[in-house]
Amino acid sequence: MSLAIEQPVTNADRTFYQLRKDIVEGLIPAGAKLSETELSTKYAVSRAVIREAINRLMSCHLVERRANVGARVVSLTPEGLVELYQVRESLEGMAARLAAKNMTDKEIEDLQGLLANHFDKVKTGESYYQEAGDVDFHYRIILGSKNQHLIAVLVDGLYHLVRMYRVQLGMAGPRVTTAYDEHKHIVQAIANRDEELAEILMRRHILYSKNNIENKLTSHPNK
Amino acid sequence: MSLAIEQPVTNADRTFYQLRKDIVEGLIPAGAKLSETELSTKYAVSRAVIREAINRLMSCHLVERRANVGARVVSLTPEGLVELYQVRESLEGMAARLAAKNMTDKEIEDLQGLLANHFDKVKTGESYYQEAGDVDFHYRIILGSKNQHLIAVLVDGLYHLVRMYRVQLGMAGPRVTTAYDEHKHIVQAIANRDEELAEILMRRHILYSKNNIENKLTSHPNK
DNA sequence: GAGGGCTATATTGTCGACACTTCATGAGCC
DNA sequence: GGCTCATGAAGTGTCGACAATATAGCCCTC
Repeated sequence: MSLAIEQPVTNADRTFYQLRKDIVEGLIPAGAKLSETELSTKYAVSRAVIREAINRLMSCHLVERRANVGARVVSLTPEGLVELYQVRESLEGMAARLAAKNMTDKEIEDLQGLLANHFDKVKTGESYYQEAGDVDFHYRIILGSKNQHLIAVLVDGLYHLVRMYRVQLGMAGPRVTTAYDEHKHIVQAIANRDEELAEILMRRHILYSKNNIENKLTSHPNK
Repeated sequence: MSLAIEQPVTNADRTFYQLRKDIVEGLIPAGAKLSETELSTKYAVSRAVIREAINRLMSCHLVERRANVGARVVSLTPEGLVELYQVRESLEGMAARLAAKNMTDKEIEDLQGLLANHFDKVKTGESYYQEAGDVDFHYRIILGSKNQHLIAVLVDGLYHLVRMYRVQLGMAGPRVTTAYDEHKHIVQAIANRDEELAEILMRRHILYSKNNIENKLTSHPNK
């Protein structure tokens, strides 16, 4: 899934990645309480390790903690998803702008290759696209911004939350072909080094996604 | 300084706030190593508390850590400051847009009062403005967005870094009166519920600040 | 029967000690 | 003389135990 291989070196790392995976994929349900003692037996590590992992999960906004009470997995709400997409619209718009300025010609070429690859898969009907391909596409543009703060906030901070929403609300659906066209135009703008247009198109792309998801949520209020 | 009173409840809280203050204000210099044992004696708490504090400082991007080696205070670079302002431009622009949509009439009124108050102080020559007043102004608009993710990223994450740069590079200087005018126009746009304009003006405002700071840094390469 | 206060228990916060990794110092060898 | 490898110390990672705090249940009062 992730291109930048996060290599766990310490036990706390491993536990953190495992816990994050379990939360994002819903194995530990949204809103569930995270008991330190319970988790320490389950994952066979000391409570100190669990505490460090939970602290890191708090940085990702995946869990919330109240002092002397404990930590809970965040609960997913339609409003929270909307807010998340508003932040994405803003940050990824800037990422696209900076990518148009800072990506190397080689990187842009690779990005175009990725897109062509996606196109083949979309045509042959494999719409696994949304989950892996879309993430990959956005991921590369974020890295292409070459802005360390931007990268940190999005990749370490918000993207796992986005994935959590996608997995748990089952957003692997449509918008594949239309999203493909939008991606294509964004890459074109970046290749033309048109910063302004790249930002506008990316913002619009995410705004469309948001609206699409909002419609699905309001028409199927199954939560 | 901060309006939302962060009330420390646990020892780790206190230590975290203290350490953050010492780092932001340069008492612990940029790039310095944070020895856990040393800090635990200095602040008279156990290493576990220090470790938790350091973990939280990592979330704010105020310190960096390498496994089995240790944590260091981040070092300030002109490039880092530029990147920070790019993120601010993007996020606070969105904050202004959302504030124009979501702030209550009462909150907007208060904001206008704050501005008038600032105007008096600027006129009488107290240009303590930049440090406290400017932070306060931006802070209210961020809160006015009513977007929890946005608020968390900016207030908990980036603002202390911005303050660190300002304090340590000595940015209490000019741009007072012009910044005041820009603030005034932003508030006007928010009061008119003009989301588009509020965002544009805020982005431009931060862009100007960035350019101003860049000029100062390049003309006085005193680092 | 309802409300308030107290006790008991479970969970978190904090601590000091031990295990492991890293880096520097210096001995030995080519 | 320079390089490699062992050795040691300093510092981080991890652990189990103790202290402090919140919650639940019970008793008492009204």
